[in-house]
Amino acid sequence: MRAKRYSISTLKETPSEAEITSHRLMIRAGLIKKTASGIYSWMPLGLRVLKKIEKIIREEMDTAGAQEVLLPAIQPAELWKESGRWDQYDEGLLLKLKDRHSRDFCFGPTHEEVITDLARTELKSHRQLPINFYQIQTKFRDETRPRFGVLRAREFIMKDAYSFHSDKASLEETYQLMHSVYSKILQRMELDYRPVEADSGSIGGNASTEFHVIAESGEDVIAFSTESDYAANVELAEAIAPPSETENMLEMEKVPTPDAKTIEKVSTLLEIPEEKTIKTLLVKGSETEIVALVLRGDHTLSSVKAEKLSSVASPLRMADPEEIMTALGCQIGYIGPCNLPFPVYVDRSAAAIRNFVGGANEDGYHIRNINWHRDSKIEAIVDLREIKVGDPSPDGKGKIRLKRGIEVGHIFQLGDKYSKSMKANVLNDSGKTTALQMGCYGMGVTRLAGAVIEQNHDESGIIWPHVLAPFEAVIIPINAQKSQKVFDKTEELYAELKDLGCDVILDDRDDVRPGVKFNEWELIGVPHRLVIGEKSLKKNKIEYTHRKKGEALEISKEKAISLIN
RNA sequence: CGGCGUGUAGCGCAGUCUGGUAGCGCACUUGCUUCGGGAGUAAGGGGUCGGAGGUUCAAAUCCUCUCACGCCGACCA
Repeated sequence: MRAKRYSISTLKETPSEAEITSHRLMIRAGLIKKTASGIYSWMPLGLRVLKKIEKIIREEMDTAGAQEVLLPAIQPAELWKESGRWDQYDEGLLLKLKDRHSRDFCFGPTHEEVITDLARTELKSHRQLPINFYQIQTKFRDETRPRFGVLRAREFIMKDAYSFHSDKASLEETYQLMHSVYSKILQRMELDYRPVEADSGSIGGNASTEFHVIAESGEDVIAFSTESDYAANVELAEAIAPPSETENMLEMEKVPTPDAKTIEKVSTLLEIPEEKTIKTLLVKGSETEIVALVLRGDHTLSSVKAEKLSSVASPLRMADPEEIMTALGCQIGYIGPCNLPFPVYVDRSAAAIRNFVGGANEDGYHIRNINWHRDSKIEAIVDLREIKVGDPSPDGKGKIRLKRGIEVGHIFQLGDKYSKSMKANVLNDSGKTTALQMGCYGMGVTRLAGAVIEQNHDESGIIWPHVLAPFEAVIIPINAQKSQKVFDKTEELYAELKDLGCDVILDDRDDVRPGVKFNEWELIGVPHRLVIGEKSLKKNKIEYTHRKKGEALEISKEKAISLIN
């Protein structure tokens, strides 16, 4: 490739929209251009990176025996109504469309319905199983707040795979295989990543693992053990019950606490630690109007854990202040666990304390020395809170610390969730009709491009891993228009590298000064740079610089070629 | 979805308060000089000032509506 005929459009200034490094660099290097909020066009340089990501994914999926298909981007509403997700899928996220006959369609945010439909017509016998189909497809999720460039875009490219099995053991086997395939893919991209126990969210099902690329800018928080391999999304990480307190129960006492509507203020006013207070959260219930969730004052509710309670309405919604006023006659800030007219679910840690402080269900008052059972009924003791730094790891080894990550992959065991609702059955080995067991495995292709940059950059720009760089090497001649020797040597080297199959670009632009070229290629992040100028040619050398190592070496052409290959 | 903010040349911005010829830097075009780290110089091209309506002799500027984009928030009980 010659730069003279190649679209390179870098920016010196950063467009104001770009908040985080990868977004800024992708725009400045001219990899992407924004077309609308959360919708990007990929320029030639950026597309080269995407293709390389896709290539690695394809190779590993194919090696694992998965078969590539291409499913429609636009999907008929009927399938989504059959699975029940037409109305249920996180409100708004699903982009709904109508055709000219005003029939309902959506732009696929994911493809469980389509593939299950395909499976029920294609798969008839257990002898066709297990089978794993994958595709690389453009998806659309109408995020409320797209941000971070390609890391949370509305339109994005994803690799999704769906496996089908006649029993759970076979599903488990493929799930484990995909676990190792994902690890291999991320290793090949030289990423620092962690597999993380996760919530399966609206897709449904049982076991699920997220693959996170570790990055400060990540939107997810991961809880790690200091001692073991344990890692889980904070939303889900189990908070172990502390030992129950044994102090003697004291008399209950109502105390005035004007204007103390937060745990912090109550704790300061009454001179007690926050660990000796509790907060009572009222949320919408599924069977009752309202359900009370009780946490220790210093703890935070995990909305994912709360939604898992069958008596809590999903998605989680807090009760309105008016509703609370009607039910209890007090404001938010004075709610307590005593004599509540709705079921009370208590977090393990909150259940373990004695003689604690809670709201009096009367404005301006709290109660001291509340004790469970004696003063307040408990529907159940459950794990409701988010895990904190320093908590014991749920596997009993070490303590918890937190890191941020970018979710680039997510694998699930869906079981028969879709096959049951959509009647995807096969005949098993004893001739009986059974619902297909299903697994699904997603990986964000466009998101990976951004995640790689988050982990690989410096002040000058992107530092691509060799396998993903838009070009492996760039040749920059100095003053080739004046020096025939430079010109000849450049062409010779270019031809040789091309013959070796190297993905090389020759920067033959004669209207661009060397300094500009250096800066541009560092911004774009090409790993190997070869500079050819009179100075080093006199010594029969050329100048080689590795993007990451930085220092320039004067070496022979042959040596440079061997460094690149 | 709620709060706040911003829309002026491809990009970054000034001008808006106090109405009166639409500007600056980068980028782009042409010439000359330059050519090892985002050159200098001269001349140029490029705008329905997000859109609609209104006030006014006159609107980028004031008023109303609307659209788009961005940031923050959506577990303070």
